[in-house]
Amino acid sequence: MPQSRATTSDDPREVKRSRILRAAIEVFAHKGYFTARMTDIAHQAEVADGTLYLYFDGKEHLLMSIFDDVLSRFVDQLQRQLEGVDDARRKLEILIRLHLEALGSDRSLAQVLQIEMRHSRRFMSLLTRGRLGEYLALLRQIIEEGRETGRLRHDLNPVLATNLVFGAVDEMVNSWLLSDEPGDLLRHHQPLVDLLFQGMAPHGRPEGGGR
Amino acid sequence: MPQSRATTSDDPREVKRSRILRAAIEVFAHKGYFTARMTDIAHQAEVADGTLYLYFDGKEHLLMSIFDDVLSRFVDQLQRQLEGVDDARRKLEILIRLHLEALGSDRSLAQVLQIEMRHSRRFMSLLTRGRLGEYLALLRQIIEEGRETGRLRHDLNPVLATNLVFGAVDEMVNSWLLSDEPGDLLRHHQPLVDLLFQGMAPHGRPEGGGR
Amino acid sequence: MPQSRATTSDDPREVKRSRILRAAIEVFAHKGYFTARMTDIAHQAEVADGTLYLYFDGKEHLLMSIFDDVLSRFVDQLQRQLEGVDDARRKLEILIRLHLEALGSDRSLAQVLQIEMRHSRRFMSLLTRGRLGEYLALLRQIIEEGRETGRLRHDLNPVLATNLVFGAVDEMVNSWLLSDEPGDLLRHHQPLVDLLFQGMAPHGRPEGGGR
Amino acid sequence: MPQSRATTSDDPREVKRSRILRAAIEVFAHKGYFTARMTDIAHQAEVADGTLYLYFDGKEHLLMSIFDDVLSRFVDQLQRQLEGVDDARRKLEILIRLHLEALGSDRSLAQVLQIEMRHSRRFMSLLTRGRLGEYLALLRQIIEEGRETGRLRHDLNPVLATNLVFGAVDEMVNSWLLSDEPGDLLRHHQPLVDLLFQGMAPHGRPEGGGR
DNA sequence: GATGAATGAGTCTTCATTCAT
DNA sequence: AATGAATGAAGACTCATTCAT
Repeated sequence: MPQSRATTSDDPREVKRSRILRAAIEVFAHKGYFTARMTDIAHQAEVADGTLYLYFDGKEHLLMSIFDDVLSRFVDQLQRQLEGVDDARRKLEILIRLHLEALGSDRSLAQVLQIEMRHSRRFMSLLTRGRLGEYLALLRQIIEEGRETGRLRHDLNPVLATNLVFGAVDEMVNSWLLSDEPGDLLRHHQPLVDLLFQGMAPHGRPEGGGR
Repeated sequence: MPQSRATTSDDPREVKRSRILRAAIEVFAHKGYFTARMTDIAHQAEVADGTLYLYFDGKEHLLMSIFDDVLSRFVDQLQRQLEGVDDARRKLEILIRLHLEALGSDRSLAQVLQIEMRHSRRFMSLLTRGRLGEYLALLRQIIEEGRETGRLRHDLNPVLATNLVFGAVDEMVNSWLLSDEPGDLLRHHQPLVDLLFQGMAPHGRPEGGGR
Repeated sequence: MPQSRATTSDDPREVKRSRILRAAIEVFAHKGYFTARMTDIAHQAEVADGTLYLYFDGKEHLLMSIFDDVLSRFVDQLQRQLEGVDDARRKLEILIRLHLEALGSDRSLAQVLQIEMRHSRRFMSLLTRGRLGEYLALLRQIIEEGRETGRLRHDLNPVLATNLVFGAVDEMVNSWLLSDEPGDLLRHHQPLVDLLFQGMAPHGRPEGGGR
Repeated sequence: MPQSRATTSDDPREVKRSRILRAAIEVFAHKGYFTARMTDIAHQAEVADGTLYLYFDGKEHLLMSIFDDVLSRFVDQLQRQLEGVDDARRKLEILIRLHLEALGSDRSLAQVLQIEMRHSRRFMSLLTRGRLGEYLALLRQIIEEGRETGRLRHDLNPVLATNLVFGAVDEMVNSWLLSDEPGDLLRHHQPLVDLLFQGMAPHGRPEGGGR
């Protein structure tokens, strides 16, 4: 239950920081990063405009902090859940499930991470070398491990496969965000996993004519 | 076919329009949509600021026009290349190749389409129901056709598979954009196709334990 | 019929000049001087934007020219109608009638002269010392003459009386412009003349207690 | 009565609002509404540009507010001065005096009200049906009352007379504004009142030949 | 003479950030 | 620590005017 611990700190400073961060998520999700105004966030957090600057260095820092906080918690949680699991395939299932769960349970957060976070090359560069990098590294590590233990195809290109997995999950979240009838993001978990492992070719015909 | 000659049109008005659009792509790619200034675009296009407004209604319209122009051309080209091809798997290969080619040959354009275009829910909503919708519909149609003709697994969920394919390709482009040593985006074509069709599971063991 | 002569000149240059001036009157009346765009006027006159500058020095000159043309014609006409008239009171009636007629028959022109012409102190200063000055001088001259010949009160302050007459007529035009059911401006002629001459006090009681 | 103390209010917000409004009057009077820049007004009020927008919605709202504030105060004051006065003629004298006083004591304000306010048909329409309408209604009411009590000619057309009075006063203000040697606007009060009541015809000869 | 595409100076307005209270 | 009024830099857009054709 680290999730709840993090948010429920009694430190009053921490409480207000969280409140502001939450407000920022809602407002960024709703209006988009550039269109959102600091005053909107202050309003949503029920603090004065100036107060934002007592907790964060500015608008950009606010966005970064969202990402950092969320991803830290996510990677922590992921690592805890993977502890003691040996099978690479099983690990992938857990990773995908957690990914879908984390975003599926917080649409505003998903919106910010999927959309608002990606306009600035600068952001993305910073991020790739940061928390997100950790996540992707973890994913690739699992894939390599799976390849070595024979749970995954031996001729798999790890970089490619990492992209395939991350891209597929990511896109799933995206299309869920854009759809009007959201439904439960998790319902796609099993089918997605199956698809990733079995490929799209019919059973028993693992090949066809490449170009 | 004036459409296909759009870029090569001699119509001086069309020439200048293209020049401005190209400038917008470069500037948006480089600075991001919100950070880009109209005067930057004008400068890049070597026209006066006011001239932009003789060809486009404003900054937003400029962004939309990039998307519209590019995707129109893309869908046209795709349909032409698919003519006479019967095999669904072959069709998917063509689609993926063209997608990678189109963006791989124009990094700035890719940047705009992948990143800048996705910040505004409003944009995306408009787009999904527009040209992009056409593209995704075409993709799904191919998948359904493949399922019926037995070239793809029969138990494939078309929506899911559409997302898988699009998501994987999309992510490939994204990670290519973010990498420092770009290389040729097309080099991923064949491996990606193989992966999509064969899945990640080792040959002959199309399954294992679901959750 | 100098009126018709002026407008019906065969000189093709003069014809186009008049067309542009007329267009300017319509557009200024409709949108206001500052809000009107040169391109609107060109459009209304069915000429190219640049053509305006072949006939007038610019937007401001266009406005001045309207005034000048119209007032020249007006003063000419007035002087012709006054020729041979001896009675000052009769002269005033003619002046007022012509004033009401000229504007009552051309609402757009009235709008421009009454409203658009008066925002800029610079305009008004220029004008007062120009054609409008001639008109007001003529009016005062009539009043002075009337005072000397005993047709008007001997203790009349000519400046004041000039203002009273001009102001009353001017205001009549203004309120006619603002009213929704215009009707005929001339219908006020006789009552206004009566009022000016008889004052508002009841007959036979030329008055008593000032402040 | 906070209203009447509006200008003298200690409320710091009200103080600044007044300062800005005053600045707007000066600048509009000096440069004209369209030519005036917001930055001029801010400068004159000794506040930052952005501050204007904390008190007013924009340039247009600033102009409207001038009119509204001034006319509200004027009509209030007028009604207070008319209390207890019975004679219609006396009432007219008071009204005219107050009108001349209000504008005669504030040349910039007069300039704005007489000139700047009248360019836009839209403004005038709004205004006529607003505060100005109240004023004109009051004037007409006095005239009708005077007619009924025999203080004014019985055959007087109230609409016409209202226009005559308002137009004469209005024009007086206008010509005072345009003259280079202003002098005191109030010096015209008594002569104007006399003229209005006695008409311009010589004593005892209330008539002549209408056309 | 006529055209109308191109120019670019000019201005209103927004909003992240500061700082006196 | 918290406030929120004030700041002023920044930028999209308009439109009178010019000039190559």
